[in-house]
Amino acid sequence: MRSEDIAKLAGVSRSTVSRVINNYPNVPEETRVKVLKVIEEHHYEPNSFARALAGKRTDTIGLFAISLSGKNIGNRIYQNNYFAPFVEAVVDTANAKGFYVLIHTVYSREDFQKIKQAFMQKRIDGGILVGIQEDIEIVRELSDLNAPLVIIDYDITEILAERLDKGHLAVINSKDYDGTVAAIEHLIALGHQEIGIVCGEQNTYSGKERYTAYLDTMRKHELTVKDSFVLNGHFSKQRAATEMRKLLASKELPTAIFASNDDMALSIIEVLHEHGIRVPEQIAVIGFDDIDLASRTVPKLSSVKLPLYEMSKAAVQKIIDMVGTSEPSFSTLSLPTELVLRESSGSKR
Amino acid sequence: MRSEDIAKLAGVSRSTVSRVINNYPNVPEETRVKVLKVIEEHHYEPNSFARALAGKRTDTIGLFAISLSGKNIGNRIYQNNYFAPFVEAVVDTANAKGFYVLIHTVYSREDFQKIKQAFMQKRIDGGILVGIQEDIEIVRELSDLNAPLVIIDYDITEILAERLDKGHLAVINSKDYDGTVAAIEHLIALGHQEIGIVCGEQNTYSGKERYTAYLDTMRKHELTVKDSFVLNGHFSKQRAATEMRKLLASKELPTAIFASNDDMALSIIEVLHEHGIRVPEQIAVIGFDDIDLASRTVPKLSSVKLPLYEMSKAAVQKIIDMVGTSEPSFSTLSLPTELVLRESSGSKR
DNA sequence: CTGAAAGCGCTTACAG
DNA sequence: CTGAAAGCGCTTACAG
Repeated sequence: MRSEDIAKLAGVSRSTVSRVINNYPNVPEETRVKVLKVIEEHHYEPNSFARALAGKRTDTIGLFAISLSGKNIGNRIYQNNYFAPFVEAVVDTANAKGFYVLIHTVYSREDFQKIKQAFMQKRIDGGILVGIQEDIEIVRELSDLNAPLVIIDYDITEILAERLDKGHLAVINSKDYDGTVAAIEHLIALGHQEIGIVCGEQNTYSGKERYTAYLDTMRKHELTVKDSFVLNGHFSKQRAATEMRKLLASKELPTAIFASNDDMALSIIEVLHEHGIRVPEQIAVIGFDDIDLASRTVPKLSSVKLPLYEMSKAAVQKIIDMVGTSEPSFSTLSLPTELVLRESSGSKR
Repeated sequence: MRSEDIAKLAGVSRSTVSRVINNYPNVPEETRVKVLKVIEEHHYEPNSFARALAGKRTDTIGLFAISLSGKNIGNRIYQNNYFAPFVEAVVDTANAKGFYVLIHTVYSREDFQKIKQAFMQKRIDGGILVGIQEDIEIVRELSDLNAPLVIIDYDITEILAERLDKGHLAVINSKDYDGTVAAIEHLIALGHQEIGIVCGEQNTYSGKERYTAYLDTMRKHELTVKDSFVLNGHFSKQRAATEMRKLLASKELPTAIFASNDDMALSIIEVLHEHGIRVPEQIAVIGFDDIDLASRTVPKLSSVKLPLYEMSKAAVQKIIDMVGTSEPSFSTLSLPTELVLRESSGSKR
């Protein structure tokens, strides 16, 4: 069934059918009703490719989940407690607004070609990038495509420095700095002085921010940061566990540890338990992200809540806004985090 | 950049460019190389919509995650430990084979229109349905579209009875019956006689199979099934917890419980612990699905492993096979499960 | 208000 | 082996 068939049945031309479908104002109510009736009766759906080819939107948003460090086989992306809720929220929001979501995973630098392809083949109206590491080359390439692009978790200063702010670009972050400060200051308020950190990927905006905030806060309160208390966990459970075991082998231990994500926090708590060290009595722990699991572990994990849902929602909205206008624009949004206290951080000592 | 531009630069016609792109045999090596060179140089990507419109495939697979019972707001689908790995595996497999994945979530019966639309608008070459409840009407509607369709977890006898087996349809299941039998018989071998079950959604193939297998196995071993030991958990943590609390309020308790999924198993273990009942010493528990979390809880959960990855892989492969041929076909695949013993099931009593 | 026609960027019989 | 042309199913200036 094509628009031509509908036209014949309704006794009008294809032009008019098209006008009705696209809600053109200059169609008399009577004609509109007549045409709509035929469309309904025959369950007609305009061919999306023909529409797109004729210049209409595709009503599809690309969602690109990037996981360059995850080389392991099998459940790679979604085993990560960060991506899954993201994907869900984006799909939900986009669906609710009448958009489809085209998903593609990026495991290697070559895979970025797939993103470019999706744009160049005009498959999508715009794209959302999540999980990207600092790599201004790629951002430049993608933004040069001049299609609506939203990047989650990226350093804006870098984009400004490179003058990439004149395409259809938006960056959406969370206030990880503030969240980390809140976590560290809470530990300090509880009386902790020897506070360690398990860092995330340092070529990641959130990884850097969380580390910097830790450093700044310690300095502000005139607490010394022991080198041995700074563990490189790379946002990975395994690496965090390994580092923690190394630390345990040495003499000195901190009295509190801030982990740059919950996966690592949970992982080091496990290691601590293996060694008979009680959390929070002997070592207090605070994580970051506030994943689902955080409230169901023993002890329940204190964590800084990432506004994942709000971020995804904002990302979709941004794409849609940008699709709607041809004006180039660069915008930025930074959503607040929140310290959620449970058991692992303990109380006043 | 269009094929016409490439043609000019290469000194050939659009026809030839197209032949090169589509790997037609009747192009001399020399011409092929010449054209490919120009394509490379200019990073030319054929417009996917024009190709599709001219009759080519879209190279896109639809993935529809159905969650009719999940009325709760927020993280609905991916909070469920069943969908997330599925989505990942499908995206991974499809991507690896050069296909994009178009995702859409279905929360209501009306949302099924979106699936039909995706097909009718020719957005996808074929679709995969996961999470569907028994609803032959919808299966009929979808299979009437006559596009490649793979359904995960569905009762084949129903499809055969309705003669829906002549379209481009495939059903992929796991051997839940066998898996459940193995779990129950293991408990029996450990000496349990009073075995309860927490059922899943009964309008779901896997929900029914797991329940039936439990019943059959108990009967086979001449063990009585107490009505009060059959809890309706509907695959939901909350409902399972509520039912478990009710059971605890009564006098009699089983010595072992089989839960139709891990979420419910974990949930009832929590409730048991709240009431000071030790698992597995006082009540042994076995779950189903073998989710990621199963190996990280206290006690570690024994569970029947669902071959999620293999199932998704098979689903994608089926779609691709069906896209490749115009012959109608109906096929079925049932992949084996595996009983994974950890701590919660206990040992010989 | 509305239709005929051109155009979107491909593919593929058809003819040579 | 290869090009000119028709066709895929829409949209949208253009003309009336």
